[in-house]
Amino acid sequence: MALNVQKPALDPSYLEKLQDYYAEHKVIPSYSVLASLWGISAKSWVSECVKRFEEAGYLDWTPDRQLKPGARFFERRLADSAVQAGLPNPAIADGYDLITIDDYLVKVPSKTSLVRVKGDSMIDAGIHEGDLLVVEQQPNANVGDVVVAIVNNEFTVKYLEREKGGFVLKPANKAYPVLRPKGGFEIFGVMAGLVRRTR
Amino acid sequence: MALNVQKPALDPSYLEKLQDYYAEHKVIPSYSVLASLWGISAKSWVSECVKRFEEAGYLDWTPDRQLKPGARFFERRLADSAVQAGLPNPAIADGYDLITIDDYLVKVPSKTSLVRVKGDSMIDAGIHEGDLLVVEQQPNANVGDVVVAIVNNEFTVKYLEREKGGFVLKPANKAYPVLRPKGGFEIFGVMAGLVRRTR
DNA sequence: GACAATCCAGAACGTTCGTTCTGTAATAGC
DNA sequence: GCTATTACAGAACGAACGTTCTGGATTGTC
Repeated sequence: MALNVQKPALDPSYLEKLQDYYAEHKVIPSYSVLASLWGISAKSWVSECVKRFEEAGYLDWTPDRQLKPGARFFERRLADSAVQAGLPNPAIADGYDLITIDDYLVKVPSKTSLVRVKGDSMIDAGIHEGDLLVVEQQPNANVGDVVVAIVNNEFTVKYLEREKGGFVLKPANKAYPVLRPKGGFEIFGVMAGLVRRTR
Repeated sequence: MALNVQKPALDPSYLEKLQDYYAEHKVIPSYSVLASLWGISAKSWVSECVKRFEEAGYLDWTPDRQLKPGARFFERRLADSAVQAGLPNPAIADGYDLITIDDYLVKVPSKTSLVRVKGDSMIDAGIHEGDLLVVEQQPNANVGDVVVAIVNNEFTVKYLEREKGGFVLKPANKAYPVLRPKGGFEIFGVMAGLVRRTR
């Protein structure tokens, strides 16, 4: 009898099928559904497989003992620019990181909005027309922040800068003027990130 | 007896609490856990609330009758630049859209990698150092695509361009030369999007 | 002040859950 | 050829599940 039993790895397709199911339904199914998903007809074996995935970090439990995705469940390969040999097959590298892009960008879901960028007034800040700006809603900001302000009942994305004791909105494009709205302006939120889709 | 009974809306904090729970555990809890989450002590009332959320599109069921997030569960306010009056309180606007940022960017999870951008050779394309490039892995690409190529066992992000019957890698920054690696190069994948975090 | 609707508590009930135990076919090692 | 190990199948079991029903407290309407 060995003391430290190393459980063998499982059919990797099991994990992929689970991830596909999760991608579709956003939920971990019950053991009986897992059984049919994996082509198994014994819940006892499902239980065993779940234990192995749990040990591998792909599954986990809530405090109420409900099965949930583990830390590695959402991992996407994060490839670094400086990768060594063996790179053509990146599956070897274990440079895993990151969970969901959502989690990466959104800290407080209830205060986070997405704003579609119009125009190229912030092009020098790498903010292009059509980009989705991740905005944390808050009524104030620091000088130098990229803010989403409300001017003439429209959203506008600019740098917040100080000028003669007041605040102005400065574009990142020499072709545009600095905005000094009479009557001031309201800050909708601060840029927390951006998302661009190119396909 | 009315024919079309319009169920009254629920305490919105119920939905927020559920979303918070889901953000932490990535799973919809059972009715008894929901009860304690909402400060309710009757599963019957939880059942009623779930039905209302279901009718409102915030919850749904899997084919196996398991509770799962509905279409509107993940919605984030997508604010358009050209918004009309009443904007200071964007909760009024029903300009809902979009589900997860992940879903927005990632079409084929198993073929999608994230590459951290190094250097500023693509700055004129709005691709900055530190950005996360969403890459769909594939061995070929079209001219004009932003590709992630493997040169000297390192990732490099460039435009794919044609030149004298061959392919070259062109930066988006006049300070950098066009790359014509002897022995050619390998394409790791094509840019599908990018993610930048600024906080 | 009567009535209906809403919000919630509590209990009953049949179903489904995940665990555990026993058993078996296939493969591998010596 | 014997023995271990692995990969499943099948059944049994108590606990937990979600549904449904009854009922009470509160609020608003006329």
